[in-house]
Amino acid sequence: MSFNRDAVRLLNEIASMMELLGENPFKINAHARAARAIEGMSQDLGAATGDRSALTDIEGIGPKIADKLIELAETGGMSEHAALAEKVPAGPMGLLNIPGLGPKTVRLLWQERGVTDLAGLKAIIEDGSILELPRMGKKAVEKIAAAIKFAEQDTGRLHLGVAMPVAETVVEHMRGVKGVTRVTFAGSLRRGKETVGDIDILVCADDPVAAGEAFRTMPEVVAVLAAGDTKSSVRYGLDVDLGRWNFEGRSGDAEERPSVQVDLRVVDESSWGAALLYFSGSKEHNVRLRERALKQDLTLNEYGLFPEDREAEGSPQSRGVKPVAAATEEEIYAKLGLVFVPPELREDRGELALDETPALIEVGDIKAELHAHTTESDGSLALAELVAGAKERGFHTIAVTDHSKSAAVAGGLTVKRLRAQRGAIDAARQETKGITILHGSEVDILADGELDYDDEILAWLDVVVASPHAALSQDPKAATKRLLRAIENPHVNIIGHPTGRLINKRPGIEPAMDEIYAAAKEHDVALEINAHWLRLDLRDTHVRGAVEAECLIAIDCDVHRAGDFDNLRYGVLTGRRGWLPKDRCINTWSAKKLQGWLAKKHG
DNA sequence: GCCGTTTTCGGCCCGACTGTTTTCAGTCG
Repeated sequence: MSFNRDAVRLLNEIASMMELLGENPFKINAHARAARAIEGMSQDLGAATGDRSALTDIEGIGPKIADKLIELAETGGMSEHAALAEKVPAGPMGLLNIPGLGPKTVRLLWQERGVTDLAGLKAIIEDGSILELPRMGKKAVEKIAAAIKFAEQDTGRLHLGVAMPVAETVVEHMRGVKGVTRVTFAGSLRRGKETVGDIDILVCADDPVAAGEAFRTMPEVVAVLAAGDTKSSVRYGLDVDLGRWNFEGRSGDAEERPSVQVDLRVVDESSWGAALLYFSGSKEHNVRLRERALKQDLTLNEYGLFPEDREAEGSPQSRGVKPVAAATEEEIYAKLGLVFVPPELREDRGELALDETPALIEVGDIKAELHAHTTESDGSLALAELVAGAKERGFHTIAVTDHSKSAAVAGGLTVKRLRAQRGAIDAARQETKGITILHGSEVDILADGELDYDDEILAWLDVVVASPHAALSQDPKAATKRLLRAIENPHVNIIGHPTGRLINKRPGIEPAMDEIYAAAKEHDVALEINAHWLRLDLRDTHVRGAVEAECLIAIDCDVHRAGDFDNLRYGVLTGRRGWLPKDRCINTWSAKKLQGWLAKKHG
């Protein structure tokens, strides 16, 4: 998939460089849109560059960009990118990442004052010469200075599992505010994206001004960025617990505390659906909806779906025009002649072509946890505690899968200890009724694809989760061979966190996923969505590819601590983003069906 | 640069907020 990644990067950079050069915005957008189209694809586009029409068949890719992709495949680069890079230094491009600095401002700084990097920008703020530029007043400069400070903290996009509890806390807070009748979170969080840039909160309130005030004075607010009548933005201080990956080393200093932007919009009850639709995004999905509306002589905004009147001045809601639909998302989709699209699918990846709303997996469908650790390896739960936790959640099956012997730092079990563990599990089976306890292992897939126990042991276990842990920077060919060999082992049931990536921390291996999907289907192996919010591996686009390739999927919490069971929803969201139906996920099967499936590989 | 059950040329989504402005440009989502 490295071709896709390179193509996305180059096209996005072309778009940014054109922006700084002040070129046609539509041309810029076309490149950015093509990049997004490729980003959402589950298959490797490099293989399609031999067939130009296959490229231009992709929506958003026309003849010119197709040629650039072919050039990339043949030469490893794009000449247009190189030509632009001659004109635009890397420095100003980096400045675009600072919130509040857009292309116009960066261009001004660069062309008028020769500012090409953060240091140069700080220097002209320091000596006050930035104030000589047009539209640069004291306040504007203060905002830029604050934005630089934030950029230097580099909190980046926030993990889903960090943002969700914050959003729920804010929603709870707003629910308690007098006059507030409805509250929810929207944005990429509602769509279940693996990381979010900010948190969007939507409320209905009898007194919008008071609601805004209550929002901006929450105790966790460290800065107020905007305070309008219907819209407020704040930075909200975070207490991040990264659990067993707590290598951030952040101190508790309140000033330097990591924070996230939270936006509040106050809307009228009558336009709730339009606002929810609008603020849930994605931006690309919304653009598609508006284009579709225009074709039907309608216009869509956050207040509703209105009859279009090209002659009239001003927005329809300000003229008192009655909307065709506004109160619910469902009626807006219906009036546009579309089926309801679940939020997780709203990414402009073909969801508007659906002719019925797909039945996607839900948290309540999950009946088994098939990947869990105890104090025998690196878990913090004793066997009895793990079993109790699974039972509490209404699961019919819990699999104990401690690490295998090569995972030394994680307390991996020698064969001797693994055999001894069976005794403890048998005892637990005697003591606990109402749940099936499986004895399995999370077996290391070694760098060459060999498994960490021999076949006799693997066959003796009830379930085998095979996962890559070390050698995660090996090249894609070796990584592909490695996973294929594990999939072909006759006793492997699940490939755990197949790429080993940690979101925003390390990329993991990049095997040829199409080959992995095909082999997994052939050998009746499920590919795991590891539900921990730092992993979410398979990622959403991989799930989509695996579902299309008719693979089985497992959603597991990879339980190490009691709270890890609660990560299940993030795994399910990721599955939904991959268009995963319930019956393709082995964790939703009945105990009987699941046991029958496992027994095929474990005599 | 892409796209087309009105179009192969002429369009390309819409509104809030801010700051610097005397009516609007820039940014964001």
